[in-house]
Amino acid sequence: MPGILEDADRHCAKTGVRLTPLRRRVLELVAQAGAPVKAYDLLSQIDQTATSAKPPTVYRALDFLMEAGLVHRVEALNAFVACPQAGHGHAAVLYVCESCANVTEVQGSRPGQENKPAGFTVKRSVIEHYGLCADCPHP
Amino acid sequence: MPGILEDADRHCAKTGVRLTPLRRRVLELVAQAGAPVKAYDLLSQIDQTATSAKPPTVYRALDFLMEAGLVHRVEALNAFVACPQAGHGHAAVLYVCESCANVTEVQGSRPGQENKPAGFTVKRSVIEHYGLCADCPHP
DNA sequence: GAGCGGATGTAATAACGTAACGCTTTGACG
DNA sequence: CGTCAAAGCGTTACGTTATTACATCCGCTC
Repeated sequence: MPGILEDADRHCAKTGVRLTPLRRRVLELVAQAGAPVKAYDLLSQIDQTATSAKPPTVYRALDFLMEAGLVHRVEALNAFVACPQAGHGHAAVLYVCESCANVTEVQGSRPGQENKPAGFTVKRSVIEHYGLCADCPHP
Repeated sequence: MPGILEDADRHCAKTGVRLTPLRRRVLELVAQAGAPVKAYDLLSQIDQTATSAKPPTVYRALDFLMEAGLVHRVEALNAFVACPQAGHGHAAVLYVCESCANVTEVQGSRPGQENKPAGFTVKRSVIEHYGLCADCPHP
């Protein structure tokens, strides 16, 4: 995952939001992981450098990064992944391998409007597929 | 929501699993709610009848009901809804109104296979759309 | 009745997330 | 430069969500 931080720097400069050192550090940790990371895991990793980070520290950073479109929350895992393309539209579709934990993100093609109930206005979608990726043994 | 419990009885008889009084009671509470319910809300409702239910009681019942295809978990809400059609395929797509909390379930048309990464085998999908239903005021 | 497996009770604790408050930093403006 | 407001962050405390581990009970078969 090369250049995620640089992309983020550029993206934030363009949109006028502040990628502070703390936020950048959290993004770095999420990107390094290359798999879904738990908030409290980030917390303990930050702890090693700073004196003592508390939950709000990391949750605030994650909120910012989600807002900025730099990370996604994996709802069914209570975890977070770095978004490979900073600030695309918010229509991410995630493919999560249950064996190796790798996550592939594809951009949703106007997802889920097929059988939509009449009059429903979609503001946000959670689309996560769980299974086995090509590199993991299929039973 | 008529007949959910009867449907569940029939479905369990057919598939040979045991819908015990406790499990039936939990299903009843979820169905009555007609909206996503939290596990601990169920817990306190059970408490009023039984002496004292503990978290594992309700989580075990919910696990069973999900396994049986009688309830769905709403991942982004940490909540549960009754499934209107007992034990269809597990391809539910949920439309959740953020104003009135009403949930509409539609059966997924082989969801999410469009841009699927090569070689990925989907075992389970989480598809939840959040927004406003037809009956709620659109801003 | 002995033994077995599934279901449930119970206690304790882990994991996840937020509210509220106050201090510090930042950046705009006169 | 001084001041002010807003944003960022530290900290305490707490609330919510979920699981582990072990004990007990119940229905069944032998």
